[in-house]
Order: sequence, then structure tokens, then C-alpha cells
Amino acid sequence: MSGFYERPVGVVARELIGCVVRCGETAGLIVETEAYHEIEPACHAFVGRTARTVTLFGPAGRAYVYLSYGLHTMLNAVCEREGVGAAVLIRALEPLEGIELMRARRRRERVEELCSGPGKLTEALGITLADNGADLRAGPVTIATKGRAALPVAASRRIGITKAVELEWRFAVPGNRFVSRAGAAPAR
DNA sequence: CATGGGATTGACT
DNA sequence: GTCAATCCCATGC
Repeated sequence: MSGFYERPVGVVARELIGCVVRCGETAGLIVETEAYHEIEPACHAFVGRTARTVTLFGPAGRAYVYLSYGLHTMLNAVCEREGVGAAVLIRALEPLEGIELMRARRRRERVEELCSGPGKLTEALGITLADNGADLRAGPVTIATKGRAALPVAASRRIGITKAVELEWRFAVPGNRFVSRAGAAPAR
């Protein structure tokens, strides 16, 4: 069998919707993802293999974790065959377990504010740069890819990037209140 | 070695 | 709506 993550990154991004991310006592259901691939300039791997991107070119099923804006940690799942730089960014979760711990880490009470963004969910789950390169089937951060929830999925443009903005490589559950920027006007 | 730009968030006008 | 925080790392001199 070919691994779940060794398939085209867009397929994996769509199928990760409804899977459960777990880290320690905290867990959440994936409701929003984005796909990135070395062939397009929004992807960190576009520049080739560097100190930062070695994980992206490594074996599928690993976590690619990096720091954004010097503040926020981003969780990605490395995809496609080894040597191809591609990954799925996990952008939002519906909190399932460890919600009080998430509240303490996030210093927020409303459950909609715990994991409704890529930087928020890593803080809520306690994911750090030390998790970069870890195997997502072994932990400490894991993603359960079997028995995922069957949820509706809509594709749209990726958020917060300045290159390759026309690609509709963002996948989200329509109308879900835990999706990032859920309060903002829908894209048109 | 110095510089500048982010796959964001939260606070503020 | 605007904007600062904050730091890794890619790039260029």
C-alpha cells in the first residue's frame, strides 16, 4: 500500500479534513487545510533544499513545523515522495479534548478562539519547533487518518500569501464556526 | 556579515 | 479599517 501522505498534496489536503490531530491531552478535528508544492512560489520549497526546507523534501508523513512572523508556529504534514517538497498546512481545528488546557494556553475562554487559525491551534496543542521532523504516525503530534469524519469540503484561494494567489488550494468545511477568519466576508 | 520579508494574531483607531 | 510584535533564515554585498 502506498502511504496516505505519499499522494498528490491536493488530494491529501482534502482528505485531511475530518481527521483528528492529537498532542498529549489535547485533540481537535481538522476543518481547514491548505496545500503547498515546490512547483509554485508560495511554497517554502520553491527555493529548493535549504536549512529551513530539508524536512519538506524528506519522507512523507513527517511534521514540518516553522515559525511565522517570529511569533507563530505552523504545523504542516509533509506529502508526496521523498525528494519532492510538498506539505499540507493545518489551518484550523474544532476542539475535541483537553479544552480546559487549551483555554489556559491560549488565555481565551471562547471555544471558537482556541484553534481557529494555524498559529492558534499550535499554541492550544502545545506544538513547538522541537516537533519539526517528527513522524505524524508516532508522535508526539499525531494525525489519525483512518476513520475520518465525512464532512463537506469546499476549495477556495489560500489565505495570507502574496504569490500564486489564484490557486484554489485551500480546503475548508463550509460555514463551520471553527474555520479561521470565519467572521470575515466570504471570498468572491 | 547585514538586511528584509513573511503560509499571523491581537490590540487599537 | 490599520499596525506592531518578533525572529528565523534566505539573500546579497
